Amino acid sequence: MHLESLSIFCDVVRRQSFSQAAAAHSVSQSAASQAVRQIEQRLGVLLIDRSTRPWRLTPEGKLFFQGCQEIVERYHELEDAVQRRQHPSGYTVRVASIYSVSLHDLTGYVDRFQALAPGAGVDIAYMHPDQVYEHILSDQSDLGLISYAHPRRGLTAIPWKRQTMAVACPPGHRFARLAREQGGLLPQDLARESFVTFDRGLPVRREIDRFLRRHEVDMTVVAEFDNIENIKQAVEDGAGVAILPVPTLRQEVRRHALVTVPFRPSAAGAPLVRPLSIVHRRKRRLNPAVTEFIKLLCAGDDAPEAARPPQGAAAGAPAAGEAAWTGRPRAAAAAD
Amino acid sequence: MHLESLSIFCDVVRRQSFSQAAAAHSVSQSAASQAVRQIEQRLGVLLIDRSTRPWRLTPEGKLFFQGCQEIVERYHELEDAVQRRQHPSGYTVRVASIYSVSLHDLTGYVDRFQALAPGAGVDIAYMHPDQVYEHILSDQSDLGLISYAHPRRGLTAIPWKRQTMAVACPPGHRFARLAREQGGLLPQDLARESFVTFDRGLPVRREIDRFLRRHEVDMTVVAEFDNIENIKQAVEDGAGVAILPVPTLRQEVRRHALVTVPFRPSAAGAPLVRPLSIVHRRKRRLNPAVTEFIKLLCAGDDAPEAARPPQGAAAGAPAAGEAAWTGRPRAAAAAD
DNA sequence: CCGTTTGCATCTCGTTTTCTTATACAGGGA
DNA sequence: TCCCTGTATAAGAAAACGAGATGCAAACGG
Repeated sequence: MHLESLSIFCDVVRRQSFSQAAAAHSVSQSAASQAVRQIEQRLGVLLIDRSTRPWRLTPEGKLFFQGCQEIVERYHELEDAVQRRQHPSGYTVRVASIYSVSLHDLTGYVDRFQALAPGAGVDIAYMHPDQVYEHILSDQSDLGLISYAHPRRGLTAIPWKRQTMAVACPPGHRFARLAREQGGLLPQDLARESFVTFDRGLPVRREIDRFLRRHEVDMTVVAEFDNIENIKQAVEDGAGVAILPVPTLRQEVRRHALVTVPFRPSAAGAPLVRPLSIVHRRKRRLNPAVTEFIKLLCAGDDAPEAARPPQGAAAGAPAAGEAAWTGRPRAAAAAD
Repeated sequence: MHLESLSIFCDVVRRQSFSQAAAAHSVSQSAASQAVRQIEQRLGVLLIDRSTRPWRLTPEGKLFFQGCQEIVERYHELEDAVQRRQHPSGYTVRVASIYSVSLHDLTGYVDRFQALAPGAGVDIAYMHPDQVYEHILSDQSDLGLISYAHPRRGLTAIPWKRQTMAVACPPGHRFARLAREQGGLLPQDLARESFVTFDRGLPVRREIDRFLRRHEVDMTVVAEFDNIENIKQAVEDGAGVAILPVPTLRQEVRRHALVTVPFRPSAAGAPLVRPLSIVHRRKRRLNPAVTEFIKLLCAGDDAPEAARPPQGAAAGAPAAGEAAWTGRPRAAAAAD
C-alpha cells in the first residue's frame, strides 16, 4: 500500500471532499478517487459510504482513518528525524535561480521566510539555466527557479509565476507616446521595427517568434543576446526595441532609462507571458524547510505580481491565466 | 513510499540479507535491492553501509529501521482490526477446490489448522475448475486449489504441489507385472496401448500429449473424459490404461482395484507432473487466518508428498523439481 | 419544476514505475 | 588463485498509475 494513498485518504476524510484533498496533494480528483477505492478493495471493506449525500465514513472507515492518520504522521516524523540526523545543522534551503528572476522579488520571500522559520537559512545562487538544472540534478541545490521549464528526467516543475511580457524601448521612442496616449500598442505596430531579442534556440525566443507569427508581424532583428541584461543595454543604447518580461524592467523604468509599453488588451490570441517554475528533484523527499519555502513562494505567487499590474493594461488576461494554471496538477509549464 | 518497500527493508535488516528477505516477500533479490535503494534515494540518506562485509546499518539506518518496524507493524494491525470489525465472527477460510485434490490430503491440513488456530474454521467446497476461478473472483472463496493454474486477470497463483503422474492399470494388466519386476516402465512401453485419457483442451491432456510426443510414443485413445473419476472407472472396467497423478489413485490402489506403475527414472526429459496451485485474488489483503492457512499448506507441502514416494521409483527427480519451483517468485505454474 | 451546477465514479490511454531475468562484480574461503 | 556466495546493475517486459474525458446523480437556484 502506498503511504501517499493513505495520506490522501486521511485528507479526504478531514476535508470531507475528494476534490479538495486531490488538489491539496497536487493530483487529479480522479487519482484521489482511485486511491481511496484501491484501499477499500485491498481491505475488502467499504470505508466511505457514498450512498448518502454528503457521504459519510463507515464505522470501519472511522477506525481506519484514526489509525491511518497516526501512521502517516509517524512516518513523516521518521523521515524528518532521519534527515535531520544527517544534516543536524538546521535547515538551509539552497536555491539555484536564473539571473533574470529579479533579485528584488526573491529577497522579499527570503525575508518573510526567515521571519517565519527562524534558524532556517536560504542560499540563493544565480546562474545560467543549464547550470540550474545541473545544480538540482547533482543535488547542489534543493530548488531551482527557471523559465520555460520543460520536463526532464528526474525533475519536477511546479508552475510559479507567469510574467507578462511587454515592449521595452527608450523613453524617447515613439512607442513611449503610444503607451501614454493609448495605454499600449498592438502587435501590428511592431512591423518593420528594429528588434533586439533573444538567441534563437532559447525557449523564450521561440515563444516570441510564435507570438509575432501569430499576429503576422515581421520585425527587423538587429541583435540577439542570450540574456536579458544585454538586451536591455542594447535597447537603452538605441539599438531598437525588445519584448521582455515586465518585472525584469523595473530598475530601468524607475531610473527612466527604459519605458514599458504593454500590448493592448484587444490583441487577439493568448497574451505573451514568460512562465517561471520551481523545479526540484523528483522522487526525492524535500525536507520541511524546503517544503515550507515552496509553500511560501506559491502562496504569495499572485501577491507580488497582481499587486503590480503591468501598467494598467491587459490586466484581465493574466487573471484568467492564473486561474488556468494555479493548482493544476502536472507541473510542466503550460506555454511550452 | 510503498509500505511493502518499508517492510522489505525491515526484513533485510532483520535477516541481515537481501536475498533472504526477497525470498520471504516472494520477490527477486533484485527487487529487494532496488526497494532499499529507492528508500535511500528518496531520503537522500544511506541506510546501509555496503562498503564493509558483511554490510552494516548506518546510524540513520538504525533509526529508520526502528521507526519503520513499528510503522509497518502498526499498519498491519490496523488492517487486521478493520477487517475483523467487518467479520467479527472469527475467521473462516473459504476454500474452493477441484474435485481431484484428494479429500484426504486436505482434511489433514484442516485438522492441523484448527488445532493451531482454535476458533478459526475452514469451509472446503469441491467444484469444477472454472467454478473455482469464479468463486475466487466473485469473492465467494478466499482460496482456490486448482491444477495447471494459468495467470488470469486479478488472480495470483502460488505453486503448491507437484504430483508425479504414473500409469494406472487394472491389477491383471501386463504392466502390473512390469511394475513388480522392473519397478516401473519406460514411456516406450506404452506404444499402441489402449489409452483412457482426458478431454482435449484440458491442460493436463496437453501435458500428457506433449510427454508422449517427446518420447515418440503413439497410444490408441479409446476414451476421453473431463474428470479423473470417470477415467479411473474406465480403467477399472478394463477399457485400457491411463496416466494419472499418483495421489489421486490411493483409494483404488488400496482396495486393489488399480495398480500404479511409475515411469522408470531412466526416462529422458522432465518427469510428468501435475502442478497444483493455490490461487487467490490479487491486490487483495488476505486476512490473518487465510495467510496462516496458506502458510500451513505450503510448509507441509513436501511432507505429505515426500513421505509417500511414488513406489520407490523416480524419487530423485521430484526432489530436484521441488527445489526448482519452491520459493520461486512469481507464482504461475511452471509446467504450463 | 426543471435546467444548471457540483462532486464523485468510471473509462481509456499514454506515461511511469517496478519487476524479472541476465550479467557483472566483489569478498571470503578452499 | 579460483570458485562460490551475495549484492548491484542493465535491459526489456509487465504492471501500475494518473490525467483527461465522460457519465451520473444529488443539490441548487430561479
